[in-house]
Amino acid sequence: MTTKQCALLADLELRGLVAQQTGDGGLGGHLNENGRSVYCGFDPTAESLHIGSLVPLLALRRFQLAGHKPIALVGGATGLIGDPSGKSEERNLNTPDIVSGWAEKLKTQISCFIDFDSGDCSAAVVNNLDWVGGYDLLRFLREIGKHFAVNAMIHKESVKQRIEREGAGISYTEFSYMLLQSLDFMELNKRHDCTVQIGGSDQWGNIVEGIELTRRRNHARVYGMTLPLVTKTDGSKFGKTEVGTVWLDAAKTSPYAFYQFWLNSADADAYKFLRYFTFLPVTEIDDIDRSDREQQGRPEAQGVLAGEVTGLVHGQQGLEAARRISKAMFDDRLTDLSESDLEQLKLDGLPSTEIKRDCLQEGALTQLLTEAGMVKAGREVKDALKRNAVLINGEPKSLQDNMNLPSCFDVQKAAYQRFYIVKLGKKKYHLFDVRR
RNA sequence: GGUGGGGUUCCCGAGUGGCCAAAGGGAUCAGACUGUAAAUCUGACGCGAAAGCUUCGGUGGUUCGAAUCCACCCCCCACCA
Repeated sequence: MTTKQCALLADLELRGLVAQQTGDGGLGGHLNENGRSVYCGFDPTAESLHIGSLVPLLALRRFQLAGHKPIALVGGATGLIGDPSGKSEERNLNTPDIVSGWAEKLKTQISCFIDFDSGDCSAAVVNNLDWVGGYDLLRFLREIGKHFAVNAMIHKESVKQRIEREGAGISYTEFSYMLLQSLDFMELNKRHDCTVQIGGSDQWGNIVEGIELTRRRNHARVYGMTLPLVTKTDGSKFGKTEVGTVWLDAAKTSPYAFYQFWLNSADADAYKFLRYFTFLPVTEIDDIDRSDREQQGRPEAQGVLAGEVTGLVHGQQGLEAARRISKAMFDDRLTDLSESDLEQLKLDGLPSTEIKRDCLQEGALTQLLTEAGMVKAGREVKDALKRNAVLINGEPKSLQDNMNLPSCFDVQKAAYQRFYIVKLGKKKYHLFDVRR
């Protein structure tokens, strides 16, 4: 087994990060030589990546730490087409200017995770529009298309599912996606001597085709590996919360919300996530697992996980902000906070609203909290009020208070004449800063 | 192009003239229990503080009354060509 000789691959396997790899264990041997170029693609389908992309992103870094050169590819071209892999139906095309805008944002975001000043292992970020954009249709069909057998393509999982699924289908455009991604591998092989492609397990078909194309056109032997799809034990979809997707962009998901997301991981998932999403040695993770199981009560894993991942994504400062808020809200008595503490929480990203005192003369609490974004509909506030689950500066409110904002936001009850912390349910906090 | 089957509230899916804001399940929110877990139990679940308002592919029509009946249109699926 050549795999055993490769420390990097062994570690990835221990972490459960190897879903598939190209046959006969050749990858391990290949990686034993330092300075290989490894690439992973990220399509601009939104203005930010979300935590689903974190596994491949961190994997690139793992390769770099092991002495290889990571290449992050931003799919300025492929993003214009749409990858059918893992999608149950055809997607709408985004306009070229939107895609290129997103591509730029992804470039900056991705750049935070890999090191660009690391000698031979220095990272690179490329955009496939740079080479795909130059192809004309006939040349593409003659030079690239000729190497793909439709017979084989329709048996690829990504395509097969779409063809077999009732009410779906797949357009010629998305069907062509695989060719573009294969072209990417071939080009990167030519331009950067890239010999390894990694990606999510739904990318397996695309990766394999890329290897084939590179072999045929470049006469080069290249390798592929996929990372597992992140799943949760309870079967619900990973990376979503009641509020929606967990983004890597601090402007879309605050470090506090991000930290809370990881902190709320189920016990059954936490140790796996530690292996997937942190750089802690596996032995250390096993120690945490063991000691958590020996102790009664609250495990340590989620706290470590939240700390590590938030630190990776949002840096030390972001992590500290997230911890400050979490500590203030969940540990300390809120009344102990000083005025500047409250100011700081606002800056740290605790959800907050500034409002004029005049606006609190009349209206409904339901409406106010809905507009502040604490709930989706006033109904939820009403429900919470019925169960005494709405606290304003620690004081429970009832349904009778709903239409009485002046009493809810009594000047006497304000912290430092201006702050109110509204708690709805066990976990939702919102700071109201009331001005004259 | 022909024939048959469909489009229901976030999703799946019942409902074939009034008792329907519409069964059931999932998701979601809140409560209890806990550890800011899981599992379980309870409540909520179109919008609205309320009065009330707006839904069942679209548009018209029949009727005291329609998601349910009629006409036309749009879209989807299956089989045939």
